[in-house]
Order: sequence, then structure tokens, then C-alpha cells
Amino acid sequence: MENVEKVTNCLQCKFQSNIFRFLSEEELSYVNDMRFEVSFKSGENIFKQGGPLTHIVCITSGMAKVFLEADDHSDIILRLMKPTELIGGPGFRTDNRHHFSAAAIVDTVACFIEVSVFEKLLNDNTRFALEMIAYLNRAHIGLYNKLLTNTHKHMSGRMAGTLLYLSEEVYESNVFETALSRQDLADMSSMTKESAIRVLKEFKDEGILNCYSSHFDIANKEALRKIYKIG
Amino acid sequence: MENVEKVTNCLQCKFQSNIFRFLSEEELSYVNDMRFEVSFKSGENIFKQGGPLTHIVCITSGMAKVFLEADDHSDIILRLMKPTELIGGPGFRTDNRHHFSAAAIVDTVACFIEVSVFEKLLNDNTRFALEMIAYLNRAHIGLYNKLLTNTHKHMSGRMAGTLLYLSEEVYESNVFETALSRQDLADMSSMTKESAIRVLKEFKDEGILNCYSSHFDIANKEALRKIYKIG
DNA sequence: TCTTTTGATTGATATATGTCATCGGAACAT
DNA sequence: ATGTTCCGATGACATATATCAATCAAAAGA
Repeated sequence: MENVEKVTNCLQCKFQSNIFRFLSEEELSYVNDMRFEVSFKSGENIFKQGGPLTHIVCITSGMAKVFLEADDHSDIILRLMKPTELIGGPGFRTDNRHHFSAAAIVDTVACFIEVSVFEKLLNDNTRFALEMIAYLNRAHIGLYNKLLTNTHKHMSGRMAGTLLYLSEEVYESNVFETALSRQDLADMSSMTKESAIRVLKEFKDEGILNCYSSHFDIANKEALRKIYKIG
Repeated sequence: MENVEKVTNCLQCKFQSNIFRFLSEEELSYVNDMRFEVSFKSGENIFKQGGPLTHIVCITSGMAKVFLEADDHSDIILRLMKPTELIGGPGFRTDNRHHFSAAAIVDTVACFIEVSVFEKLLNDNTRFALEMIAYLNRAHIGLYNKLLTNTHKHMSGRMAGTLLYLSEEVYESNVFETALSRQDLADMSSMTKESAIRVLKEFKDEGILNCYSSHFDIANKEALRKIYKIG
């Protein structure tokens, strides 16, 4: 029972619902025996796009950004990972490589589980496999949204989307301190750092947002939502 | 054995490898009994974004475009579906809705299989479920590419990507006739119809491409590849 | 303390891309 | 034959966004 709590604590994937809830106690205990932890300092890579996908990673404490690296060295930040969130990757069961990079944005502890452990669980437990399919499909829906937003909305709409994401899904508050730089905010919104700063200033001037350095305070969320919706 | 051929013929998913190869003969025959065909005229919707996801669809003959519909009524064409390709959708095992639309671009026959049939197969056959996960992951990799291309490349790079996709993955030839309109090409490349026409003209002027109305002939594929790569 | 570096900010300017209006031709219906 | 509609094509123009250069402020070393 101790094992169960320990693992569900570590592994439960809040973001996309807990895909571990269908594991038996033995299975959870098995995962727990096989996992190990690694510490990362802020800014360090947890794994690297193009590198071998040997382990599935679960954030235990801290926060990480997951991002695509383009040929021209610009990045697209796909999402932020909080404790208990799981980072798999589409290389699983395909080419066994990472298709995005992950980096700690504050000091972070992550727990590593061998890919083979996952494969065993999926083989043994059908319900778990179905849950994994659902998990992947939810990720897919998120990507469709990102594609629509980043290709069909203007800068203010994209930045509004980023701020709403941070406030609602990451920090769960209208007021938050963030370790993200302006460049990070730009990489989340598909624009240059300068444009990000200018859009934030616009929001400030319109009284929608208060922000200085790392402090953010969304003053008018409805306005932000409208900007996001209209584009 | 007849059944097997019939179904693999209908169902094999060439695009993302055949996920049906791990079904037993009984399972294939079960699928075959449960499927039924529907004909669509060119331009007709096969299913609609937002609508209920009750069946998985497999193109038997003809061709269809799969596309996201934005709030402002503009579209993003995700990919084209040829015979024997499968259209599922991320609504499967999540919200049971379609997250994209599909429409025939020529007269098309599609075969429908109830979602519950799929769920039964996934439940009974672990290997099939693992293959489904691999299939989803490959689709995921494709989306990352689309995201990188459509947000970080210029128009000529995006159109080059579209032409390479058509030539290599859809028509499998440097010369092809297509039912796609200029608007469709634009929707595949995240730009306006006018811009698409202008970029095609550029390619023409540079001797990279010959095209008039629905006829396309890629004269210099290497140049196109380079344009795609550089952006 | 002083220097050095890094990140945030701003302004001027260039460029890519969208918008709008127009026109011609082909397909199609009357 | 004649209008009508739709699609492709083109030019003029507007505007969104990136680029470049220059400060400024704060943090980090030395």
C-alpha cells in the first residue's frame, strides 16, 4: 500500500487524467522498483530532441518546458510540465528517438522509467493500453488547437492563449510568478521576443494585464479570452 | 482466407503501416461482417468536425481531404486520404466527437466500421493495441512537422512542402493531375489563395515547376527540397 | 566596488503576407 | 445564345510582423 501511494504520487498524470489508475498493486509496485530519480538545475536539458528514447520521464518536483527545436535554432514550446506529469514521446514504439527536447526551467527532480517497463505494462494490462490510447488522443486534440492558433491567429490572440494557458493550466491563478523569460513566452506564442514584449505592453496599456519582470497579474480575463477567441 | 484478403484489401493502412496485420482470421472476418460501404460525390462531406464519432472510416476508392475548420471559416488541410487508408480521430476513447472534417475531393467510396468493433479488437488483442499506439505516435510526429513548417517557414518553404507531399506521398510521381483547387493548396500551406498562386508562379518563373490548371510537373525536385529545408 | 554579462525594452525600418478590387475564361444552367 | 457562377490570375495597397540597432537595468563575477 505504501508502494501504491508512492507511485501514484510520482506517476499520476494530472494533466491528461491518471493513466495509472488501472494498474494493479503488483504492477504499481513493479513500476516503483524500476524507477529512479535524477536532479536537474534550472536550464539543464532533461532529454534532447533526436536523442534515444530509452526512458519515460515523470516530473517529481520543479517544472520543465517541452519544446521542438527547428533547423534555424528557434524553438516552439509545446507545453510546461508540472510535478506528477508524464513525458513520453511519439518515439515510443516507432523510432525510439525523442521528437522534442525537455529542459528544466527551475531546479527540477524527475523520475525515469525504462521504456521496456511500459511495454510490459501495456502488454499485460489491456485497460492500461486503452487508457494510453485515450491519453495520446487527448494530446492530439491539443496539437490541433496549437496548429489552429499558431497559424490562423494574430500575435495578440496567440499571446492571449499563452497567458490563459499559464493562468489556467499551469499556475492555476490569475496572479503568478514565472521562471519563463520573455523569449520563452515568445516561443510559446510563435513570435519573436520583441513582438512578445510589444504585445504584453499593449495588454498593459489596455489594462488587461499587469506585469513586471517575472510577476504577472491578469486583470481582465474576459477581455483576454475574447482576444484569444477573435484572433 | 477470402475474407482476410477482402478486409486487408479494404483496411490495410498503407500510410502508417498496416495496423491490421496482427489480427487473427476470425477477427478480420468479424470486422468484415461489421463493415458497410457508402458512396460520396466529389465535394461532399464524409464526416464533420464537431459531429459524433460513431464509426471509423476507411477509404475504398477515390480521395478525401482531412481538414480542421477554424472559427473564421478558414480551413487547414491536414492530409489527403487514399484508398485503404484509415481515418480514426482523436475523439476515439475521449469525447467521441470528430475533431476534424473529411470531404471527398473526387467521387469516393468509404467503408464504415463501428467504433465498438474497434474497441472490442483493442480489448481482445494486445498486439493490435500496441500497434494502434505506434500508429498514433507516427501521426503525432507528422503533426510536429506540420507545426514547425507552418509556423516557422516562409510561404515558399510551406508550398514546397505541400508539393513534395503531393508528389511523394500522394501521387507518387513528379507529374500528376490533381482534383485540388488553388484554395486547397493554400489550405494545405497555411496561406491565402492569392499567395498560393503567386508562389506557384514564382516556382514557374524559376523553372522549378510547370503547372497549368490541374496539371503539375515538378521539374527540379532538388531545388524544391532545398527551398523546403531552408524555409 | 567595478566590470561584465544577460535579459528587457524601445524605436526605426524592412519585408512578408493579407486584403481588396478587377478581369478573363471555363463550366453550367436557363 | 446568353447570362451566371466559380475559379484562376494579377495589380495596388494595407498591415502585421520580423529585423536591426541602441539603451537600460539588473544580476553575476572579479
